[in-house]
Amino acid sequence: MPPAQQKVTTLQELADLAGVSRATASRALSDSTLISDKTKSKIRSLAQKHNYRINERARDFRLQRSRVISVVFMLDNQSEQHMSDPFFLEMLGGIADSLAQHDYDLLLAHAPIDNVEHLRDSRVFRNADGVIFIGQGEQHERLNALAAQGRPMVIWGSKLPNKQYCLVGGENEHGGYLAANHLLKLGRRHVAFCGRIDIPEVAARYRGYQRALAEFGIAEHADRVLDVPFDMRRAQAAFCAVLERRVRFDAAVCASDVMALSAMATLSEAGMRVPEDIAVVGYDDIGLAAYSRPPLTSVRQNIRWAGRVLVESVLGLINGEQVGDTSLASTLLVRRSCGAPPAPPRATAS
Amino acid sequence: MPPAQQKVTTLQELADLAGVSRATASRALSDSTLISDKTKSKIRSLAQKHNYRINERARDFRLQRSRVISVVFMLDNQSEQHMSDPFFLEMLGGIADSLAQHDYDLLLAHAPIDNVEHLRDSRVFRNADGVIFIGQGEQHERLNALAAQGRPMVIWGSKLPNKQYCLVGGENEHGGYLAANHLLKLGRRHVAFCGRIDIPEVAARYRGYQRALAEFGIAEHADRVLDVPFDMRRAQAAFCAVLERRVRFDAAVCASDVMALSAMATLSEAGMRVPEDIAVVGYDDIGLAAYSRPPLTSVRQNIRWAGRVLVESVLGLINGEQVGDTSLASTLLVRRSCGAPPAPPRATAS
DNA sequence: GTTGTCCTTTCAATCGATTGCACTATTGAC
DNA sequence: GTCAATAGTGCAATCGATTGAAAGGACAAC
Repeated sequence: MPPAQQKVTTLQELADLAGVSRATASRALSDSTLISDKTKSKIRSLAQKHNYRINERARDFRLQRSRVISVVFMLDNQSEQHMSDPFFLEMLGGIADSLAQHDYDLLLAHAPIDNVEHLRDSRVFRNADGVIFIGQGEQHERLNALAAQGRPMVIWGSKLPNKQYCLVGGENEHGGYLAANHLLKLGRRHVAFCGRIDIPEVAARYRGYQRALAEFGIAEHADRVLDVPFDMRRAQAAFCAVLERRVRFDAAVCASDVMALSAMATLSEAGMRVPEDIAVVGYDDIGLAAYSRPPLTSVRQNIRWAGRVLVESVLGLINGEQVGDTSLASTLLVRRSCGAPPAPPRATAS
Repeated sequence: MPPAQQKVTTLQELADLAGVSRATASRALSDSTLISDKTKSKIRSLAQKHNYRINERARDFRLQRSRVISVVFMLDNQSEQHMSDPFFLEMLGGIADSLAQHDYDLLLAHAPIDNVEHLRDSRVFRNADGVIFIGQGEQHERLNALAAQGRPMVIWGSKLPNKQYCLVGGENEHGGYLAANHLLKLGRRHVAFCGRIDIPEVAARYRGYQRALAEFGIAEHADRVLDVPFDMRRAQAAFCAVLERRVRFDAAVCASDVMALSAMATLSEAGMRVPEDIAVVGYDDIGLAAYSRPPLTSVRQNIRWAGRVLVESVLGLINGEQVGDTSLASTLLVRRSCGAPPAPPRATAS
């Protein structure tokens, strides 16, 4: 009558209980055709009854796999970025969800990386079947070297010359173009760009910004290019500086929403009106963008889908498939920070 | 002359190369006193030369440990919270940093958890030496049951009756009190509370809010208590609803900054002025709080330190130590969203 | 020469599973 | 009755390390 809940923890114990060998028990549980139905059901019901759960670590060790994917955030060690951007969280959530669906676990590595080749022998690779890098930092060549060794890895970033690794990224050039073009179409003529050009993704956005300027026959102005990493405080400092130097500008394209929100706050603190005096466009469309005052116009990329693509790409590589690059669409979400008319709220009462 | 870079991947290969047994090689690398200095240095230099790196998975498997800590975000499955709150990110970053310092890895589990006891036999526990839970959800009893089995685990949350597990938390009651008391001292008399009381941490903040009201001799008003999970859209919907129902209120205490920012946007969209008509206080002091318009007053907890305490507590439990609970101080950061005078900016140009 | 002691090193079990191959019944064909 | 084919099960190696116990060699004491 008591449910016989004595702990059966190993396959050997289960096999002993059933009076068979470990091998038979293993095959029965994995539904091998070698085992008779009678034996199978006996072992299965015993496993059920005694609450046996396979030791996945032991199995994975034997099978030389881990069912773990490492996720490495390529933090710029110059900006003390400490993963403070909600963009990361959304990306991480998307990746985690997708991995869970494939019954994989997620190992998080987020220490500042000065040399990705050092990861080669670290747990990031040894304890995982594959690795997803978020951002390229300035490690393009080293990522190439790692990929050349045949490690299953996928990078979220921007296409660079001589790229050897598998890449998933947004349409950064197009996104930068959309942002700048929109401001220009609204009549702005002195559009600033805020972001660190050393970062490949930002560089692509910057090229799009340049292309839009060129289409409108507007010359670039070095004073209006603000070299700022993904960091609220530095964005604030940079905008304070250009205001102080009386650089003339009536709009700004920012490389992230967090920077854009910081910029908006800094500008209005300094007595500017957004968007009347200075219009602002951000990037990523983080959740809070819709709830800023005024609501932030932003270039949206579908981050959760990006997470899914990253996961499926790295799992494909693990399975030995040929995996190509993926480019995800970017679209401009127009809200009032750029002077557009009020848009309907994104969500309504449920 | 070539650096003899042939791959030496296993201890056996290294031992063969040195002409000793696997056991000797293992002991040499771990600096056992059983091994002579001559042998040690021979094996070490060979390991160096052939670039041997120990297989940590195999060692950890043998030693029945993993050097991994699981982090479980107790997402409320009613709110589809999808980890969208920057608070999570900061917490995760703090935990990750601390774990890295102790040479532990971080396994992320963030699927909605309807029954934590199911985790008992899952990889969350099987693949990790210990577990950190962020939030209690409504699983207090089940967490108790897990802890009773002696699993090394620490919970970030709020103290509940009959708690058996090791707890780290903020001074939620005090924080709620600080927020409400501040608004009352500024003369507000119709203070709303926004948050889901079912969540223990929020319940404690709510009790603090009630205490502050009582001290001012103000009766609670059920209409002013908004039952909203940690979710921007729902906060928006809730504030829309109370405005529509013409509930009278001149201030709001919100259970998170994200909700507070959403509330501020919703209120000003509806024609209210913040803080003149309605003052708002948030909770957590996320980075963006300082950059909202007006800057958000918030109750601050030192999240990165919380991460460190969580890590050290769970590692203590793993080492068999007695580990007590920890309570982290909460302080009110006054900014203009509650009608306070302008504060100096948080950061200056570097 | 025998014995005991000490210092090194090796042997072999162990962690908990999977799997190629060998082995034993059972069955059917001749 | 003998033999081959087949189905079902067990043996033992394997993944890559750690570690208690046994063994080997050198040396000193008796």
